[in-house]
Amino acid sequence: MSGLRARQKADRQRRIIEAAAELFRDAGYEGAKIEAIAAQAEVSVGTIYNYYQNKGDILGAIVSLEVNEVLNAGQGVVARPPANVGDALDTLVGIYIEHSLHYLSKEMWRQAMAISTQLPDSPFGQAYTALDRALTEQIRALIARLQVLGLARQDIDGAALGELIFNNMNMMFIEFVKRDEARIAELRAAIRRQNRILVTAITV
Amino acid sequence: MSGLRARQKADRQRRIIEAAAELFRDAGYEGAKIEAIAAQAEVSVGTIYNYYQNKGDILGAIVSLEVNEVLNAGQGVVARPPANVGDALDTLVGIYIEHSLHYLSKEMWRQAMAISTQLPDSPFGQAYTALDRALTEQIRALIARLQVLGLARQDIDGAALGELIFNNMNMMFIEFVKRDEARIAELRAAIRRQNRILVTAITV
DNA sequence: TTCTAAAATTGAGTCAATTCTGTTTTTATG
DNA sequence: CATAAAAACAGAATTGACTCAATTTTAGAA
Repeated sequence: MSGLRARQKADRQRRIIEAAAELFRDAGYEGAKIEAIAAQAEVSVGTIYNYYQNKGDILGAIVSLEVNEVLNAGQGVVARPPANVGDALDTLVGIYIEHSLHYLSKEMWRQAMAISTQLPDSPFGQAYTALDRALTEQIRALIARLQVLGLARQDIDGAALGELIFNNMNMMFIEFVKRDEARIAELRAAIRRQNRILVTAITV
Repeated sequence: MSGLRARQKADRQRRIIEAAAELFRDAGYEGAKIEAIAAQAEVSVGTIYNYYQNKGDILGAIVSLEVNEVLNAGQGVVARPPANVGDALDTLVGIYIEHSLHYLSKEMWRQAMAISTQLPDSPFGQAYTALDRALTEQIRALIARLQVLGLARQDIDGAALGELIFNNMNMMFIEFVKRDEARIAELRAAIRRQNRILVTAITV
């Protein structure tokens, strides 16, 4: 089936993303001009806007790739969690945070987050919200798993707890990317300290 | 001392803020063109940029007014908190949330939040971070007060707890302003449910 | 009052994202 | 293998935030 048109389309899309990823990293989000991305991808400006509604959506496509990888990595922890609540949470949080700067610079994260609040109804805005929800759900799944394993109390409101942990972590991550000098180790330590309150409350 | 120059300056600044507030509300942030704000304030475009570094800083000035009012209102709760942890938290959170849409529309909040992550080092970016910290500190102060009153356990990490509560509330508020159809009552109920986990853990 | 330096204002000009319109390429049909 | 409709492309034109050099206004000294 896959006719010429479809192949060319996929190829152009890939070239745009690759060009954008490279330029975003090298020149920063603002510094990466659409004309430059178009030139590097060997398409015209108009074509880029045929594929993406706006500059933010291009970044959005890159962010989605990253977060989906993170979600994937998280699956492993949920399947075989460490044998106590504290370590289990710390391990999952660790995976999220350590992965986060793999492909994306802090500046790219800042832009992505900004766009997702600025334009919540754009394709990327909606995708970003969905990703947040998926992460929340994964934390909730970990808690449910710990309950099944008899490591966490049964009478805990798992949904509310998952939201609480994700929201706190996410907000800490936002503050983290806002300060270029902030270090991953400190971020993790701060979140561990905050989660300790919860761990005490829910450990059997 | 207040000479002619200082008075004119204050007057122009006030006119710019008033014009911007009106146009932001009526036309939305994007819809409010700098030229229009300038015309309405009876100054030139260049003058606006003499007072504010960029469009976001104008919105920032308006947001700061609002948040400072909220902080002020919060003081009362900290001084005389309801007689149990759950109600105390709920009351403080309630004040923050109920006030929030007094002067600012959801769209204005979205823009303000976006700008504060996008440009964390701009005057407004820094001011916004400071406001967040002040709110966190106020929650922490409430917890300390409850501890003094013998309503909350002494062995709780107050700083970490304050951050946890604020971060969760703030994230919930962000999601709230991202969805135009979201209702205040539901937001408060969701936060109450999340906080319940903590309330159980820290009530004496 | 008059003059000068500093401070502030002005608005035309610049730059880059996004839109728009005409052209080219691909596909499907006879 | 023509050919017309549909899809995609190109790049010039538009738009709006922000800059900057020239001009105006104010404060204070002589």
